[in-house]
Amino acid sequence: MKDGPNIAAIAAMVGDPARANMLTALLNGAALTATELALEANVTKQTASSHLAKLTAGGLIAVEAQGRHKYYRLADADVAGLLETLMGVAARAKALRTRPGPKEPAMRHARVCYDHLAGELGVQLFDAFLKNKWMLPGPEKTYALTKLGRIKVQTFGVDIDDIEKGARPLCRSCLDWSVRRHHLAGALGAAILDEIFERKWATQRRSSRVLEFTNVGEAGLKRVFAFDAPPASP
Amino acid sequence: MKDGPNIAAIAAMVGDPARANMLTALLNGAALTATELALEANVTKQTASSHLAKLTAGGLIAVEAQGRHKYYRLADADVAGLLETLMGVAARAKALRTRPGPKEPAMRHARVCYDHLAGELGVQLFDAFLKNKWMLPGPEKTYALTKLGRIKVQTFGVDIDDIEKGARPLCRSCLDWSVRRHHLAGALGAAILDEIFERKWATQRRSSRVLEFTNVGEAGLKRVFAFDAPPASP
DNA sequence: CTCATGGTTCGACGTTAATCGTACTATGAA
DNA sequence: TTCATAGTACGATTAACGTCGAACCATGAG
Repeated sequence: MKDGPNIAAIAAMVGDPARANMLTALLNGAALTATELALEANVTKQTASSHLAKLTAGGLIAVEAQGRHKYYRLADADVAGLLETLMGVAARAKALRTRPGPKEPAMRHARVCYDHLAGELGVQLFDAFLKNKWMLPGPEKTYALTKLGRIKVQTFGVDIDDIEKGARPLCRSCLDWSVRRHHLAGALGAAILDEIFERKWATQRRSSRVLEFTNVGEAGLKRVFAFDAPPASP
Repeated sequence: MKDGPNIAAIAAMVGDPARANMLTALLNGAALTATELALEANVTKQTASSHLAKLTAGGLIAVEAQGRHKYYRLADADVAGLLETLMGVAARAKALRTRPGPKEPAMRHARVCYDHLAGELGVQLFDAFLKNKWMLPGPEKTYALTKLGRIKVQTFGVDIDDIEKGARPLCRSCLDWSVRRHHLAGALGAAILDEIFERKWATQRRSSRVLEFTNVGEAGLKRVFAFDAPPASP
């Protein structure tokens, strides 16, 4: 019974609706203050404070004090991955009870996962990178950027030399709970989403993970990364 | 707050210690009866019955009646993956509280994950398949078996044509919570473990996930799959 | 300094849910 | 048929925990 780490403890953390709401709210990657999280979970500040204390003690979230604010964020990408995995199981396991709400289509089309693009567009972006041989599979869930890929993202506006310095893997796959396929994560995935915001191709719906792409934005993304192109044949 | 599938519900399922124990017990892939699971969780039959009803209703486990027994097993490989992911997070998040027990080293070295080999040996096996180009990365977490790989596993004793008929993906990666790298899952991973048992290279420690390899068994595994070979260069 | 605001602590309330004892049904063996 | 065993149903008890009101610290603005 005590064979491994006690998964019950951390599962119980996510098991409370209020805390689950907070965690999913943090999935967009942005750090939020305690009151913002309280609003997100529909509880008062007091209860939110208690929940946040437990989550930090449990190692699921990290906190950074700035002035009189406290910014909370997910502890690391692993926790984000856990949440997405949970969504994957929940989406299928309780499919009977969870009928797709009105916002669901937009959610499936494009949303933020932690700090990168997810949903149909995210999956198509990931496929495009593979199809055009801009990256090649590596160990674990990582991928190696090819020379072609390097040029591609540089011309798109990503300062690849800069983000490459960090310890975070450049290209990484992340399972998409809605489409149940992989999308592009890692430092590059984050940088591309940054550039999308920079170009005002999309905006994030308030206190939601839904991404609202403009017409030119979506068309631009598909054009730049050649979503509909046939496989490269070098 | 109601943006996606309700992850809180299923997280809460795993959040109860008794249920978590049952689920981890089922991780070895074998189907267990209700009383066995009750023992595993240190509860009476009555409570176990209640828990099992909830887990089946939640879609986490599946049940099959055989005579006056009811055999429970994990609903699918996704649930197994979720549990391993949970262990991965728990192992690091609560590293301070979970000091490695005496059984831990054996657990890290070789154990059963659902129905395939995990631990250090499992990771080395996975690496060997990649290094020797026996399989190549495919979509999602799947991998495609190459011709070389096909011959290799056939000579090892796996009836590849037979297991290929099933809907289950042949090669799949599964995150290892102890080593924090990938090991080989999927139908092939299960078949290889079967063959290992068949050859009596290893036995499963009673009511545990630990695999006890014999000396010849471990040596044989490393020899057959060329754990220490340099990368293939065709 | 004074005041407003973000966040925490404490205590009490109420709901939930895990647990088990007892009683019951169903399957299989003798 | 009779008995033993696997599993379930129901009800009562108990413990845990989420929740909020009120009071309390800390930071920053005027």
